Amino acid sequence: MLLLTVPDEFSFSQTLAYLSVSSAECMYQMKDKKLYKLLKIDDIDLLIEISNPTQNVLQISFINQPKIMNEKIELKVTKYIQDWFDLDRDLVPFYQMAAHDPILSKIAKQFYGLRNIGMPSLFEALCWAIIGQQINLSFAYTLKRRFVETFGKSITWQDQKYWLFPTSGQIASLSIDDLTALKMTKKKAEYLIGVASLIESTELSKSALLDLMVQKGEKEAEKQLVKIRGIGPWTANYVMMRCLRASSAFPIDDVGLQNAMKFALGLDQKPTKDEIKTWSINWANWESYATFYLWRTLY
DNA sequence: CTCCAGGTCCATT
DNA sequence: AATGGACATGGA
Repeated sequence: MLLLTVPDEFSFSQTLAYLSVSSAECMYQMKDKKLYKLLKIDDIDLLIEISNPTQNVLQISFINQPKIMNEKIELKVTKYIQDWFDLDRDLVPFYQMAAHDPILSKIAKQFYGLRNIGMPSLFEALCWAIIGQQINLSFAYTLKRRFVETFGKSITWQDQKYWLFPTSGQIASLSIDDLTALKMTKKKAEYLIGVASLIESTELSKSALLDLMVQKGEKEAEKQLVKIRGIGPWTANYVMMRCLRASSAFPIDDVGLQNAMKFALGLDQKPTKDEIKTWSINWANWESYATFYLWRTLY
């Protein structure tokens, strides 16, 4: 068992509410206000249970391997949770900005304590973004589930299956037909295998992208990502938001963002790109949080 | 039946 | 540089 102190501006109930929206999600389970997820740490399959026993504390229990814990594993699990829930970020400036923003003021209060729930694995984030390109979300979840259940690995604990996302090595070795069999487009199949191969060859890595962001800024990381076939501006910014934690990542082409702004502003039609740029001027350096909160209003 | 989904690539102007 | 079609499927 492991206890993790969390900031005041964090709400576990908001986190659970967000995570339960995607009912078709296959990478975690929820029961009795506890969250369950299978992690692979140092080649060990660890099923963790996350609960919120008291204010400002998360409790992490190791369910399937209670005896294997050691400090090294504990530290890695802690890092994972901090990354997943974006716990290291100071949200005070975001809420200060949002309080004066015509679009964000209401939803910042409504979802107070919600953090940008991430995808610590670069490969998983890229796959999820590519799978979700141009199709409705429910179909995207269907495709993701097929992808995971066909090529991923699982353990069973008390009659419930817990999945690990397929590795880049597994996907890099597939043929196009293996993936089109799941009913995704041929191009998506090519993109997924291509990205998997780049990660396998270490030409593409999360650490290198994070370094690039520190050294040369977030725009440079976006440029690198967009060079890759299958990654356009939307996918690059989506992955920078959910995985690289780039505060100014802004998937401005996103139809969900457009719809959320349409509803928030009571418009008759979706705002244009230029209108979105104008409305988002105040969000500078918090675009990713603004987007995340706006998406949250859609369901 | 038609239109649109958490877009991107590619061919054509 | 800008524009339009193709793409797989499913829900409204």
